[in-house]
Amino acid sequence: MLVGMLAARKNPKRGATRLRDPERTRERLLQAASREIYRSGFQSASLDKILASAGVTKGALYHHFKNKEALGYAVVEEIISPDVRGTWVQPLQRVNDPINTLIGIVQGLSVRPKDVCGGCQLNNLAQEMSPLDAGFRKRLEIIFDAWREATASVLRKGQIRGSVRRNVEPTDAAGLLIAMVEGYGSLAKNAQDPKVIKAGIRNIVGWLRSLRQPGNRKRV
Amino acid sequence: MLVGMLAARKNPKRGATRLRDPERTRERLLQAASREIYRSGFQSASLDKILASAGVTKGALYHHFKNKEALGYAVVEEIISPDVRGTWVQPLQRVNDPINTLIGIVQGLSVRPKDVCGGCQLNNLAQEMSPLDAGFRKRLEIIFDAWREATASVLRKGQIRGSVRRNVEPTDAAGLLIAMVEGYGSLAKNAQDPKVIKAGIRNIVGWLRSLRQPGNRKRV
DNA sequence: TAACGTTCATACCGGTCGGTACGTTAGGAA
DNA sequence: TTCCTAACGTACCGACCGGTATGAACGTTA
Repeated sequence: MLVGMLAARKNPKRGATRLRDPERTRERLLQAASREIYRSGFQSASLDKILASAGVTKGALYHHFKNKEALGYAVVEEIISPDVRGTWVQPLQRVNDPINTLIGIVQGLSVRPKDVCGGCQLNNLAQEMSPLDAGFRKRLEIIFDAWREATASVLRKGQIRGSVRRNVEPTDAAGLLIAMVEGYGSLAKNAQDPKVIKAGIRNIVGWLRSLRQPGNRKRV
Repeated sequence: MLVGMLAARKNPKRGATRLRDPERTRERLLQAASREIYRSGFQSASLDKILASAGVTKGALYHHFKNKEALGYAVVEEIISPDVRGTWVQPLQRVNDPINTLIGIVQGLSVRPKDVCGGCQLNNLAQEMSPLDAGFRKRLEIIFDAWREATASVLRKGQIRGSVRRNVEPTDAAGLLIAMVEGYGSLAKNAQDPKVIKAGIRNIVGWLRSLRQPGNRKRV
């Protein structure tokens, strides 16, 4: 019984009251803030709207976060960063063919109107806040660096294994790939049209194929 | 004497009073708005700061522009649009070698820290406002379209004249070029470092060279 | 010079902003 | 049960927002 009580204390998610679940409250605030920032940008994101969306009040917000800035930083570190890692970094770990993997990731980018028209969370925040707030800039730079380094690393491996052309500079190529992805994302966001990002994906894939070492076995 | 009076009426810039120069007032408002929007974005741009920067008051602003939105539209049409045309469209009119001309434009992009860290006016506004305001989106799309069409057109001419590879799709290549430029601009803005855009220029130039028809005379 | 429309300046408005002060209650510890 | 702190909810603040009403002064016309 004592064990059961302890378990209930440590993990009160299931059953009984939904009241006083600080982790859940914090998570709801983060998710609501992420949505509102995605829609309106950080500066124009209204705390009142975030609170209404999260279903809590200011007391809860300022209990979990020092201020609006800290809430934004938390969104970067706990929402955006894992998202980029899950999309770009982790799929590049222990792969056989770097080019094919990169092509697969690019082809797997969302072309849903909602995602295309809203743009890339990472790029959105970077464009808005990097010139204005060093705290945002540093946190976002860490994400960009991880993205680029993961890409460059896998290209280097491909060069060693002979599937990637030797005259490709991995860091440059990784940066160019990211620039293409973000650039087409920007164009598609402005056009508010998934066709733009679809054409971009085709062109990026074509460029990725040009990195492949001629004569190497191709699967795609 | 009557002629002199008329001239003084038509063009009162020189001499006498600086008061009551509505064109100048409007232009000062546009320039100040452009600067403030460039720094803070449109939504966060403060009319009071714009007025202080322009050295006029709200009466002048709301005499020349219906509201903040109209001021923003005017910035797009009268500041940003001519800037893009001057940088990208006009240099592409009646050129001999499209690739060399494009390389020249790309290499001529500003690498001054101020410009790099602030980003591209066109892209800044597009990223912020296109999903939120159709009026901004349409006006910005016109600029993007003119940019892409001017680039695609010059590539087509190059294909006819034999200096550009035939298997290049001009519209796709133009879109890819713009995506690269804006993408690297975004990365450099986030990094707040001109080195990023310098590396980007090198990579873009390398890609532009790959569009050249092999065997054609190269001047750069 | 008298009249008049353009071109502003001034004062002020309601609304929203991020942030704070403070009260209240849930829930584990003793 | 008693007590205490974490976890909120409520009420409110000054600052600033975009926008408006009003009037004055300039410059032109008659």
